[in-house]
Amino acid sequence: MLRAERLFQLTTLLRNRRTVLTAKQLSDHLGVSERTIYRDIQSLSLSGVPVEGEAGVGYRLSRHYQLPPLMFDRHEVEALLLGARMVASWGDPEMGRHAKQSMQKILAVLPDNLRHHDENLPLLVPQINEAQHFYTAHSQALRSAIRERQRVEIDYQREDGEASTRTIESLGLIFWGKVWTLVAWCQLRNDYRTFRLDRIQYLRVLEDKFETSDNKSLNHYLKLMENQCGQNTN
Amino acid sequence: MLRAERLFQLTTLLRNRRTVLTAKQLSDHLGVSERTIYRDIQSLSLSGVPVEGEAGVGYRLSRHYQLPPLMFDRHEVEALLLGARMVASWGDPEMGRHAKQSMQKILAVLPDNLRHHDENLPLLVPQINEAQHFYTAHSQALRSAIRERQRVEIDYQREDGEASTRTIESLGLIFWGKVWTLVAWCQLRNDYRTFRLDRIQYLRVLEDKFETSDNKSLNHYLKLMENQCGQNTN
DNA sequence: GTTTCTACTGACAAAAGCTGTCAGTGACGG
DNA sequence: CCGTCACTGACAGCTTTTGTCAGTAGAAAC
Repeated sequence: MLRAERLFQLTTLLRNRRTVLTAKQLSDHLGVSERTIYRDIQSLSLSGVPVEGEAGVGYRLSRHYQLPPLMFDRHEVEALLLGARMVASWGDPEMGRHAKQSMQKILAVLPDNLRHHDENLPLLVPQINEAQHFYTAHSQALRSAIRERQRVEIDYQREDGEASTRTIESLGLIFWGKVWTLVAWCQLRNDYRTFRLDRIQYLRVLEDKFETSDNKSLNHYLKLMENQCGQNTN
Repeated sequence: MLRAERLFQLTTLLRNRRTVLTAKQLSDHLGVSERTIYRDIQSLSLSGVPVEGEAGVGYRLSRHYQLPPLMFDRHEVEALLLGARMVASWGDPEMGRHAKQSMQKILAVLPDNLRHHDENLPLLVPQINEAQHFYTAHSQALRSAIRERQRVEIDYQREDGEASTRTIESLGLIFWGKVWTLVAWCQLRNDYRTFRLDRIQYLRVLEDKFETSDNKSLNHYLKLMENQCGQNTN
């Protein structure tokens, strides 16, 4: 049921965004032509779904539109399970616990024919604890510091052995497959710097708070990186 | 959207009933053949709608369908989002699409204060497509072969350059952070063998099916590995 | 035991629907 | 005026869906 699935995806996409989405964005996202998006929008409207659109602006869906209850097909359940296993193995332990908890909640409401996919999923992510705690060193403290916007003091040792102590403003964490890096504003250099978590020798969260701005934020850093490399980081 | 409308009507009809409805009753009500009703019921079931049915009795919708939306807290939403990003970046493209779709569904039913976490989550997983398609080579075909229990013919090149052609029985895929390996029963060696996906030069799924047994299955392989290493693979 | 009935599945040809491409329209801005 | 953009209509080709019919399995009746 390809088209019906897509219509449902359209409603969730349009409902999830604060800002509008253009037909071009929707067609890119869903892998169909813009003409098909126009048809889909019309179909939804004819079916009573309150899609709002303005020429030259884009579409959105009223936040008050009630979606049907949550359903996942087999593919989606497998993807969610694989994601939870990846987080459990390659995220920090707290993150892993939350991933497992959320999966238990999802499994609990699945119909019987999907419920036992966890036990039988042939997509494994081994937990080799020593290796993985090495790569997620300090992750939990840093996630909290990012959220609370607290400055952090670190002792860092570069690959070549050179050590430094810095006070930084943590903005985000990036997973590169095994290795995590921290994106931060470094007061020592007065610029963005990235630090591999496994090379942070010591870390202390300070009481001191920081502010972000248009020119000092994770999004700003990502725009700079995209301009340099043209790569997609989400 | 005749069929999509009808599927929606089916869920509505089945949900509002205390008693079951037969395929004949449903076909009369919706003006289609019974064969079409059987197909619709199967489609709904495959999409994760919990339709229950008994031979000679009829259909109804599981009480699960009427449960309140799942409730996730902020930590769980973040863990799910990180998992989806990891799958999108380090799983194969199809798996990534399913991860994103399932996340949109979850986000759509969240309260407003949690819905926009996707846009703001400071935990990133870059998509560097060339690298990641390298590591997930043949993943989609292999997932299908595992599920359908179809033998596969591969040309494999080891790290030292030695090449071989084998017919194998694919049992599972393992993610080691960047690298994926295939666990298979190798007919050439009459034993389990693992193969890095990025070293499979060529792969063809055969029509030929295989059986698993207590002594030839992913679970058996994992028990052997645990006895050797004592590590936790889930 | 056999026969009949019912619910369901697979296969097939025909019908219906869907898709992307392309031309055209209207609104807007320069 | 021209160019751009969002959208609509038309069309050929492709994909999906449909109803019919034969077959299967299980249960009930004889």
